[in-house]
Amino acid sequence: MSKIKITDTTSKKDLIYEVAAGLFREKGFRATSMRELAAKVGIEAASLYNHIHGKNDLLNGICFKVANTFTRKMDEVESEDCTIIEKVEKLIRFHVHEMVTHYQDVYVSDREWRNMEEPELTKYREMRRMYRKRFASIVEKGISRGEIKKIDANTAVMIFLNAIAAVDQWHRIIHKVDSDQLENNMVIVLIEGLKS
Amino acid sequence: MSKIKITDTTSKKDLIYEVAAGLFREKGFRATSMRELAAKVGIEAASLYNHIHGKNDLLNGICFKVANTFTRKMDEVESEDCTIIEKVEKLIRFHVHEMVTHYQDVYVSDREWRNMEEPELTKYREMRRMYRKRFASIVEKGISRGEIKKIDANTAVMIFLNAIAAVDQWHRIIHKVDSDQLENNMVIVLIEGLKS
DNA sequence: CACATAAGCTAACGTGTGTTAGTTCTTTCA
DNA sequence: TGAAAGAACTAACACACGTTAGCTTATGTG
Repeated sequence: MSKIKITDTTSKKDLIYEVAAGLFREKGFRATSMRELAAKVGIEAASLYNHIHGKNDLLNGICFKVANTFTRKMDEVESEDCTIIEKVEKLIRFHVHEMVTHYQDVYVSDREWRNMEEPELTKYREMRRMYRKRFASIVEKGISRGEIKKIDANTAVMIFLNAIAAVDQWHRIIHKVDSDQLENNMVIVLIEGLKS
Repeated sequence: MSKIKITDTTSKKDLIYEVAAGLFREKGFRATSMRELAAKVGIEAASLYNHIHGKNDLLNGICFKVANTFTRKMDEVESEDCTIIEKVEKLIRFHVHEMVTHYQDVYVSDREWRNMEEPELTKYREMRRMYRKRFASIVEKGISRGEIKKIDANTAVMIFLNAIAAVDQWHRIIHKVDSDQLENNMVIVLIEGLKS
C-alpha cells in the first residue's frame, strides 16, 4: 500500500496536517512552502498531493476543526443549568484547556484564518462572529441578573478571548507553571480581578 | 522637486508607511505585494524605491516605532512615585490609548514581527522580552506588597498584553462604545474582575 | 533660462512558489 | 503469481514577487 509503514492510529494525511499546523504556527501560512512542509514530513513536495488537495485545504481543515470544537462546547455550556459566572468559568477553562492540548491548531485558526479564500473565509468569519455573540449574550444575562458588573459585554468577551490567545509565550509559561495552575490563574485574574 | 505637491506635514515616505501599515494589518506582511502597496499610494511599484529601501524596511520601521514607544512609557511609569495598582492601571490605559490612536502600527508590530529578518528580529525580540520582564517585575512587587493577589506574574502580564491586542474587533467596538468608556471597561475587568 | 535633482515611468531579471504530468516502485489481495 | 492501486519520485510549467536598470518628466534655485 505504501512505502513506509503507517501507524494504525495515525494516517499520513494526519501527519501532514500536524506538521503543517506546526509550520503555520511557527512561520505563518504564507511563509510556509509546500517544499518545506514536504521535507519535514520526509517526502517530496509533489507527493503531498497524493494525500491532500492543496495548501488551502490544510488551512481550511485546521481552522474549521477548531471552530467546530468551540461551537460544540458553546452548545453544551448554553444548555447547562448553572450560574452565569460558572458558565463563563467553564468557557475560560475550556479555552485554556484547548490551548494547552492543541495549541498549534488553535493558534493557527486564530492568527492565520485571514489567508483562507472564499467561500470558506466568509463561513469561518460567520462562525467566529456567532461564537462571540453567544458569549456576549451569556455575559449580558449575567449583568441583568446582577452576577456580573455593569460593563460592555462585547468588550468583556474580547478581553477574554484574546487574553487566552497568547500562544507564543504559552509553552514558556507552561513549563514553569503547570497547566492546572495556569488555568486557575487565568480564571482568578479574569473573574476576580488582579486586586487583592 | 516632485511631480505632486506634498503636504507640508506629511511626506510621501510617511504616506507609504501609513498605507503599508494598513495593508499589513489587513492582509498580513507576506500577503501584501509591493505592487499592491504602490497602487494604493498611486504610483508604480518601482517608484516606491525612490522613497524606501525595500519591503523589509517598512516592517522594521513600523515594529521599532511601536517598540520604542512602549519602552519609553515603561521608563516613565517605572520612575513614577505611586502605588503598584496605579502603575499597572497607567500601563493598561496607555496600551488602550495607543491601540485606539495607532492601531494599525500596534497591530502590525504585534502580529507580523515574525517576518522580520536578522539582525532586527533578534533585537526586536529582546525589546519585547525586556518589556514583559519589566511589567512582570511591577506585578511581583505588587504581590509582595500585598496590593495584588498571589498569582503567577508572567501569566498576569501575558493576559494583560493580549487582552488589549484584539484589534480586528477593535474598530467595531470603538464605534459602539466611546474610547474613554472602552479604557474604563478594560481597567475594570482586568483590575477589579468580572464578578460584581 | 538652464541646470541639478527628486520622483515618476517601463521593462526586465532572477527567484521561489503551488501545482500538474508522467513515471516508477511497493504492497495488497484475488 | 499477477493485476490493481496507493504512494513515492523527477521534471517542469506558469505565475507572482521583490528589486534593479535605465530613461523621462517636472520643479525649484542660481
